[in-house]
Amino acid sequence: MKETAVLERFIEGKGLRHSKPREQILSVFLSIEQHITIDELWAAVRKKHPGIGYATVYRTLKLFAECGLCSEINFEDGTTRYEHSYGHSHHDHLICTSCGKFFEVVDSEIEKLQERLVKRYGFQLQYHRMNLYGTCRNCRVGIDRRAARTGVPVHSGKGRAAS
Amino acid sequence: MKETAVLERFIEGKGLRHSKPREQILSVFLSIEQHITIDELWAAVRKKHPGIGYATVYRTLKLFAECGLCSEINFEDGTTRYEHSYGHSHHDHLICTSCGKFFEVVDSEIEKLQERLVKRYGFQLQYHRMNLYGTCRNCRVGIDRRAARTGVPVHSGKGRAAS
DNA sequence: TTGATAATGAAAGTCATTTTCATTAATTGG
DNA sequence: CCAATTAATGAAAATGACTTTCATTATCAA
Repeated sequence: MKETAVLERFIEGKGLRHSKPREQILSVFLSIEQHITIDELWAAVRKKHPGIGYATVYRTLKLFAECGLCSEINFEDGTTRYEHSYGHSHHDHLICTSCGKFFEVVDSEIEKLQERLVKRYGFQLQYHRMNLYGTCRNCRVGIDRRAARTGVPVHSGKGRAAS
Repeated sequence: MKETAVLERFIEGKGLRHSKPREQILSVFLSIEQHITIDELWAAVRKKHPGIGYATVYRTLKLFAECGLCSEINFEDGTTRYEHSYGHSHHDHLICTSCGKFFEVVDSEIEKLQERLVKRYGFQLQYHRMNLYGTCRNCRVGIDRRAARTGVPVHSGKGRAAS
């Protein structure tokens, strides 16, 4: 099922209404393969659709999160970011504390051990957040020290990786 | 070395000054073995030392973090918490999304795999955050559904645990 | 087409920090 | 010990990232 269909179905299921702003925001959101903040998305949306307000982007992103089109991530830097989640499998993040580049990673062995760990405490795991902070090779050799998180981050592709 | 000594040494090293509020805040902070918010610590501090302001607690906690006496943790609920870090080994958190109880946990195998994972990307790991969210046994059987995170959380002791 | 009401944009409100600024209090050279 | 220097503090104002309100606009079912 396409993302637009996911949204449609969700909207219908809840007795909500279709709207242009939501379509437009979804389209722009999908076109940006990146962890994005509300402000960044708002800026991108306004380029194509000047009339759309911040609150609408905010509310729409919440809506997307509700229907599984995006999920919130927190890199402990004060602002929440949103990433595509529909059709994207679970992954964790590897973040360079120097230049802000990040990778989406998954290690199935770690995932298994997390389940085991949690069971020991009688918990039933719902989800987890694992962020690994460190310095990337480039930053360690002194290159690329200027790129900021606000620049264009490099990412691994799509949660394929490790193990 | 005692915590107070750590603070003293740090202050001297930076050419800062000793102060009563800082001593008092440290003393109260150390007396509370829990993940605490600024407001909670401020409230506790004021009981013994009414004159101390919020900003001082805020700044002092930042100072503690700088000298390794505490570290910030984020349970994605909007407020930062602070936990003792001096003499406390690294640990991750297992949080019940229903009642807010949490456990401090460590799994050395996971730690090893994290190192391995990061190396694959040419990163040098500095630190990580791993929070596992789920439901505890009590909440699953319907007991204890009322306790809030603001209540007294149960915790495992001190990062001893799992393998 | 139209009434009911969801969606939107602009603006105001929240809330957890952060920072400012006038004072107070450590330090230190004398 | 004393005064000058300046870090530390408390109260209040400022930030910044959301959240919510409210008057309008836009949907949609009848």
